[in-house]
Amino acid sequence: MSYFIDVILPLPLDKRFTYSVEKQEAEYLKRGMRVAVPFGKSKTYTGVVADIHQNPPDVYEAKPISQILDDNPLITNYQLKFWKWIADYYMCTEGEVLRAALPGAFLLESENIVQLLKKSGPEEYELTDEEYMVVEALQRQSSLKIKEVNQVLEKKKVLPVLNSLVEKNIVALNQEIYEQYKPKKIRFVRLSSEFSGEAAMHKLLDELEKAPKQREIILSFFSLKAQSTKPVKVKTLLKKSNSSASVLKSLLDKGFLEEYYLETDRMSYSGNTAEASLSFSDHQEHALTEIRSHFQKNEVCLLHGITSSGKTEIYIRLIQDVLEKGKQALYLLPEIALTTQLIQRLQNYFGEQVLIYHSKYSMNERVEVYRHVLKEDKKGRVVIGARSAIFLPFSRLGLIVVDEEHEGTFKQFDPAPRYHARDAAVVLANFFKSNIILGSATPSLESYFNAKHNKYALVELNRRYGNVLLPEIEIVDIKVKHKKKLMKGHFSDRLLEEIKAALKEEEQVILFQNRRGFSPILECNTCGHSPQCPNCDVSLTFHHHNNQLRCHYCGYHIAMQQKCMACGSPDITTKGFGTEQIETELKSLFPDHKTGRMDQDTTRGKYGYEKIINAFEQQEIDIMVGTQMLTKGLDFRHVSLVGIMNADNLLNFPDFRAHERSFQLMLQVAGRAGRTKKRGKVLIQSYNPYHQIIQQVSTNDYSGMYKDQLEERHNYKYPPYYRLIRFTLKSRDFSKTNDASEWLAKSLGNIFKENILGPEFPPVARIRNEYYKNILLKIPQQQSLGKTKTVVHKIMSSFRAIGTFRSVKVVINVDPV
DNA sequence: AGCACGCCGACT
DNA sequence: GTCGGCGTGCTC
Repeated sequence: MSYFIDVILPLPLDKRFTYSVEKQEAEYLKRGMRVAVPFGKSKTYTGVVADIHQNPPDVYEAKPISQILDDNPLITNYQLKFWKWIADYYMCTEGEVLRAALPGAFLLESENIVQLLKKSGPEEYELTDEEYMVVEALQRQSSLKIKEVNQVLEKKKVLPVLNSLVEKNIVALNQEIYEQYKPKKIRFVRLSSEFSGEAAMHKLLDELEKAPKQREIILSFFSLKAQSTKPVKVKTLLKKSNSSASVLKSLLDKGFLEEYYLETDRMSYSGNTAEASLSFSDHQEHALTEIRSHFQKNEVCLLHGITSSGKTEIYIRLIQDVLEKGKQALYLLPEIALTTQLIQRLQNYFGEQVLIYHSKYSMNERVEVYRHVLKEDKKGRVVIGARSAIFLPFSRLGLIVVDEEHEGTFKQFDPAPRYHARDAAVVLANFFKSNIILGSATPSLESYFNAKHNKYALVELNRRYGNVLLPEIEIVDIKVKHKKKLMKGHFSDRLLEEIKAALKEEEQVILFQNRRGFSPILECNTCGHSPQCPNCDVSLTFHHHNNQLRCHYCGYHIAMQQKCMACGSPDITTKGFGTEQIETELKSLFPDHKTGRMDQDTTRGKYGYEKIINAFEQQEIDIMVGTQMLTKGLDFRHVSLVGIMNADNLLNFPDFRAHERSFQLMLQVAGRAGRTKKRGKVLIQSYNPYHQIIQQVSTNDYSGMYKDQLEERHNYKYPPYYRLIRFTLKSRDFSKTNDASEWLAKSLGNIFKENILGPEFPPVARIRNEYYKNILLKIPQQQSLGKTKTVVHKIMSSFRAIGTFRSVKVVINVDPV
């Protein structure tokens, strides 16, 4: 009887692949273990065992696997089930999910290496010049990588040469597999066993009489030993004894001390756990009771709590609940890098049980978190993570918290799987029968709709903690201000007055400027020309700090022009405004105060955010200018004024969610003002002060916004009434993109009729020299999702069968945001 | 995706 | 005459 396994490979191929295994291997293997398998002519991939069976494939001969890589399953059955769900729902392959779900270090890489079979020189064979060169190189170096052969032969195509050498039985091609994860090791020292007794110890010290430095180290070692039973780190020992590594080395050489290594965690929390009790208001207590009772009934809970209403404390209590039951908790955040404050708070409560997981962490760090969660260690009972944390190998998940539930960044855009972590988390919670709470001050229409239609339970928290008043919101009509010449640059007289007042009270100011589409571009006053990116259909934006013109899409940049590139006129100006320009204006308006800027340019690097946030917290910065980043869960005590520089560019975004987003964004920014006793102030500058959304923001009218927007969504057939699938076609050939999208839209239209929109060019129709076109499929509520996707798959396979369309890439995005 | 195979243009 | 362009098809 022969044995087979079905393997998921980390490739965008819509199949599992069947390999043959030996009986013993079949008995040893379990679902979720990794195997290294040969794939194609010359590569080895890491795959995951999805099934073990005895059904030989009938149209091909299964290859044997190369290697088993795990002793125990690395992927749980829950995960395999979850991957399948993601792949089906978001219309991608299991392989793509696998890629996203496992830290890269688990996917070993193989590279073909060339080795000589016998120890013989090139002169012993009849060889071509190229073969001779390879064999000669192998004499010097026992093995060569393909890339190195490329260098030896100074050309790209080396496989024919190598194949002929393999045929002549001179060399062999082998794969070398690298385990990329390296545990971090720490160096410790201990006393050699011969010196363990009291007498031996004195003898040792006597022997070192003439080596005071070395003696010092030994004495320090004893004193460290006396303080605690923990092993002694080399680093601490050297610090304590104030000696150098060379002195220690002589002790090691003499055999008095021995060194040894222990593996350690890259992330260890060393702060102390403040078991401080949470102070809770009646409203919070009430909300908590409500949530718990919904949880009893296994309902998804939406917590609608205005800013500073104390949602975090509620989450902490809920996490405590599940920890007491010995279960795991997952806390999802839209962007982890921005939330050091929250992480600190959770660590203060749960200490080293808290682990953090997101893509900015190094591969090795992520491997460690993954392993802790898999082993159900105490560390990692509480995981704070960005969207990819839903893929961790939980086994006893008791609670998922999705904080800032409305954030679009929960949706992965590129590459596939294009999943929404909030929605996927609801499914995941359902697998585990675990509780899940979605929280936001400004819930997404979808979630609120679900709550209003009894799909989710709704808990409202509309009192700020300590009854701090909501900030006072004032709208400034900058059209009028312009007419009356009351604008200084982008600042109205009202905004300037308020900034002055706040600074006088030694309070801080936040100015919000949405960057998207409003970075300064160069424009010629004579002919109106503005420099364009050669690769994308966008204007280049001006960056002051390095005097460059840059493309936001492809990174193309040129030096700032002194004359118009079209007509040669030197009369050119910058139009539009970004954070950089606001900051420049601020500096001249308030030369005596420190200004800071927070955007993608200033927050590069792992600790970029933290540096700026800390500086602001320590009041080293008086006025902070920033983009969306400022809105994310930051709690600054001394901010009394928030200015929104221009509300209109948010509202005019060409997207059906633009209004909802603007509302959320403005309220979130407004929430940064006055988080302590004093009432904060928010100034919104707009050309369109009577815009419905701006009015609703000023009165904090979520339900008004919800009602209006819902009506629009209903009228124009958008979510939550309709589901969407967006097809994006792209290729380097303009007419091919057009033809292909016409064909696809027509085929889809044959089935889905008026529920197909497009094809249409997106706002930026060319990026990196690829032309883009979109088609939108709207799915009414009563239409079956499964059937719809089957039809889509069918149409896509006919599409791909058309030769001329093969160079057109199609990206399918389910529930685009 | 990656890679080989295969068929056409520009160079030693 | 070869190298290398990318269209096509396949991978257990």
